[in-house]
Amino acid sequence: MASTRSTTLRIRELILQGELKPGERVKEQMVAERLGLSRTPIRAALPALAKEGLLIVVGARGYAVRRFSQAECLDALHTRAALEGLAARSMAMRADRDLRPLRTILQTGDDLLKTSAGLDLEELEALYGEMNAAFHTAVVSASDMPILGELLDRCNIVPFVSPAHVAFERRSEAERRRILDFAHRQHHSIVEAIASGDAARAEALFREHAHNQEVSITGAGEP
Amino acid sequence: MASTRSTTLRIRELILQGELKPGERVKEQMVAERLGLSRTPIRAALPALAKEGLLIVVGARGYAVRRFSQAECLDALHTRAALEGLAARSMAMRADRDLRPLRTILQTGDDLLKTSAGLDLEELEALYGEMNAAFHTAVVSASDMPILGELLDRCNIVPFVSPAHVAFERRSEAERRRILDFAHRQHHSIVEAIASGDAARAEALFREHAHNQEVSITGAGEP
DNA sequence: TAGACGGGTATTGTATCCAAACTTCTGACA
DNA sequence: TGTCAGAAGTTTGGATACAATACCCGTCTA
Repeated sequence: MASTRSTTLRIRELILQGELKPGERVKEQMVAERLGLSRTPIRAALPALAKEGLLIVVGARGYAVRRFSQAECLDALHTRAALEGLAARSMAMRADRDLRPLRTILQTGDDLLKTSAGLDLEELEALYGEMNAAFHTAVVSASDMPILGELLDRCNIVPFVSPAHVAFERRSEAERRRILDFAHRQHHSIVEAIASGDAARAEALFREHAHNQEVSITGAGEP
Repeated sequence: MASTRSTTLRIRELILQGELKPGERVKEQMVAERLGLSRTPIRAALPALAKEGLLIVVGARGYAVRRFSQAECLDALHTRAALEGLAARSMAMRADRDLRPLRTILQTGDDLLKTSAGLDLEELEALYGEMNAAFHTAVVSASDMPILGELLDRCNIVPFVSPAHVAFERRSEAERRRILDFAHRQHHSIVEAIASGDAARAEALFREHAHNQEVSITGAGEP
């Protein structure tokens, strides 16, 4: 059985995979037909997706797929950086912080980059993205501030903002590998700072860390 | 006619005013009867309220009113501080920043505190709360980072976190007036920092500013 | 030609019915 | 006495019918 939650999930997929295009009006019946459902479950899902930030209210009734400007993507990225910085600070200040999950992920990243020469670049970026997302998630979850996770989920729906998004398309291959290498070195520095309880440094480093991803939004890098 | 949005609003009121109590299961039919509607509009509203953070999913189906621990309230306050700090930074970095709305609000606060001796303390706190909320909103809106507003809305539903919440119940009357005075001086400093384009100072001051409100959560102040 | 008015249509809002699934209570059996 | 199975009741999920209204578009007027 479907349940409202899985209906919401399916519509979210439609949006994220671009089957519903940014700016496009979302009509209940149209979505219902596409999913083979009646309007009822759709009606329960749309307001939730609007609250989630994927749809915007248009006029007095009805929704449209939200369109994100480049500026909004950058804003969301900076906001993510600020929130994750706060998470790192919080984790560094906790007496009972457990660094083992982070160290495991660091090791995964080390191994990945060590063998990276033998990997196709797209494949490497995909694997790196996975590891990167795990790192960021681990810090947030270790911060013991659940609200940060909720707010970050909101940031991460914005295109190019999620830490799983790793793609620097207009750079040279060597440059792209170098960026990953540099970003992962920052991971090490962040863990060091957290390990030594240096909350301010951990926060500053994590905020800085997001800048790596700016180029995938501005796309303005020289080849 | 009601429309989903106003139904959501009415249920939100029920929650915020405590007619639906924290932890309490929210049954569709029960809410429908209270509002004099059928279950249909309720069913569209509940998932949205869950996304908003006021309800939590309980089990495989159904919702309950979210209960916020003291730690969660403090987390939300600190997160608000971080986000508003970012807003202040962003505003300070804008070349076209318009300080007039802030200056007007500063003046309102000055006037309020000047005549405060003649006011009942509850009344003063209510008026101060209004001015305070206006100040915070003005900075966020002038930051030109709409996502901050969205995330702050999420923080501000948490009890005691909204800048409109001004209540230091366990303090002496003199102390309470002194807190308002001090907080408003900080407003002046923040505007100064923004005016002079000192983004880092603006951010630091705004983050510090939230600490005033901590005591209304911990409630642990000596009289 | 621009703007206002009004009717028709498309789309959303609400109610009700039925189905599915979860909960709780009961009773039988180990 | 404890546990498990099953049935009854409660609650949510989905489909359909109908009502209300926002919006589009054509027409009329200034």
